[in-house]
Amino acid sequence: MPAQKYLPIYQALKSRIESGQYPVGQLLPSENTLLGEFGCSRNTVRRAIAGLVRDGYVQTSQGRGVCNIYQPLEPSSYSMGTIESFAETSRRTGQHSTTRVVHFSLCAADPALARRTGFAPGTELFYLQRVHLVEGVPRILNHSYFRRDCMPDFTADRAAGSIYRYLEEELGMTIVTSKRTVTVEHADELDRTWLDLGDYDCLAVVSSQTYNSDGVLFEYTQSRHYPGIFRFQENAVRSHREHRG
Amino acid sequence: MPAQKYLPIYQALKSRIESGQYPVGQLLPSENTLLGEFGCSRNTVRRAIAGLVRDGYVQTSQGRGVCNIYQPLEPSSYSMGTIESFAETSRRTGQHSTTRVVHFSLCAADPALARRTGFAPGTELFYLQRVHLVEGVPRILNHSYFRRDCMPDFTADRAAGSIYRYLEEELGMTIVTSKRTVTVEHADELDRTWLDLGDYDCLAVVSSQTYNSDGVLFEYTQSRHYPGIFRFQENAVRSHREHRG
DNA sequence: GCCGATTTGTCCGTATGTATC
DNA sequence: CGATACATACGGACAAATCGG
Repeated sequence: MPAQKYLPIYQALKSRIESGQYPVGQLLPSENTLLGEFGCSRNTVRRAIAGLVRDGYVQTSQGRGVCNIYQPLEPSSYSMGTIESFAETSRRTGQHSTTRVVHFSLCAADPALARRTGFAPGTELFYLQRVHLVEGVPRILNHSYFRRDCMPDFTADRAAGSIYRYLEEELGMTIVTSKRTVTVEHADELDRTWLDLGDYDCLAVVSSQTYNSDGVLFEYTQSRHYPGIFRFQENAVRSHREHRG
Repeated sequence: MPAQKYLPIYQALKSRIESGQYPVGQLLPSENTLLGEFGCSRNTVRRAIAGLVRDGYVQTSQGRGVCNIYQPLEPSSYSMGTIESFAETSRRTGQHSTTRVVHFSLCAADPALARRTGFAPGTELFYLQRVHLVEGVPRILNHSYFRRDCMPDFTADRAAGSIYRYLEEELGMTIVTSKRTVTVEHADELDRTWLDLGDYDCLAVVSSQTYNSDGVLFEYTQSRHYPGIFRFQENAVRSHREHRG
């Protein structure tokens, strides 16, 4: 129980902004004011604010203050800067979701697969295909590869539930970093088999490499999304200094 | 000239990682070692490392150290967490690019446009359509709206060059935050007029709202990309604590 | 299992620089 | 110019996680 001090401050400010307690387009109370209110050091207030900047709630400018730039976003959006499982996203958006495993096998990474996924050639991998249904409609086809040596007693049954829950709660694994790429690709035979694409002939494809706390790449997943409901959000900050690095 | 101390440290570590001086999958020297080498405080080393974490070069774990997870990425990729203009991206990837302005007008935000863009209804806006060509091939169709009152003497001629350069260097405006959404949409008549979509009937669409240092939304741009060369990258970190906020 | 050394995470207080008003 | 506000940097202290003996 670290009982971190900046977290409740971050959450308090966040909910004040969401509830309109701080007017949009105007400045929040200064850091000095806030540290008085929350009874903490200036560093701690600044950490809380840094989180709000990252989330796109506020932006800071030296000499002026911290400006509220909050705008409520589309609720149906997929991942935004955080690592979220499909189940977590569904819970957040309040939609009913199920998962169906349509393929499960064991393979080794040949050179082509290794180059595509980032695993070393020869690595033994579980390969699964899963279909995610939102409100009963098949929307996402996942191709996932997991390192076998990270999850010795993994089975097809477990794949039907939340794999992240299994990894984190049962195996005690900690998931840290995920590198993602979004592209758009033509639908292939498999996509048309499992998804109802309507009049789309393309999909939104999110490829992600996930690392555990040992720094080993243990998962590569390619998520092929029905375009109509796909939405990927991000906040970016312009850092003048680091550009010409 | 602030002569920030953490920046050269960040850059030094970054180039060491890129050049393979630190082995991939292994730990970097500890913070205590690095602060001795660079002659700075622990906080300063930690800021440099935080930048590397954000960029997906390393990940940290308490009690272990800082692990190198660098993998060289596809060079042809579009923006990743930073705000980069089209010209800057082209320069980075070493590709020749040009821009053509195909529409320029002045309008006011009607309710529908206001809802879509985030501007207040009635706001006077410049509306431009620009086609970006990479190596001579039209690849991106941009629909941009700029607040008129932020750039009084803006003209169609200026739009052909780098608008960001004009805003930052000539007007002294500072661009801070950009909120982006990636979606996939059907191609419309205009897309087919200006872009050669080949056998694609969809586009990758990046919608972005950009704020200046006063906290005012001054630009809304919808970039419609030819799918074949579109690539959007991001690094995400799983933050256990902030999930249940 | 325990203990101690190492390493990162959090927090505090202070000082100084720099931009804004 | 002075007052205010955020940005950067330093030093110290303790907590929490990891690892080896």
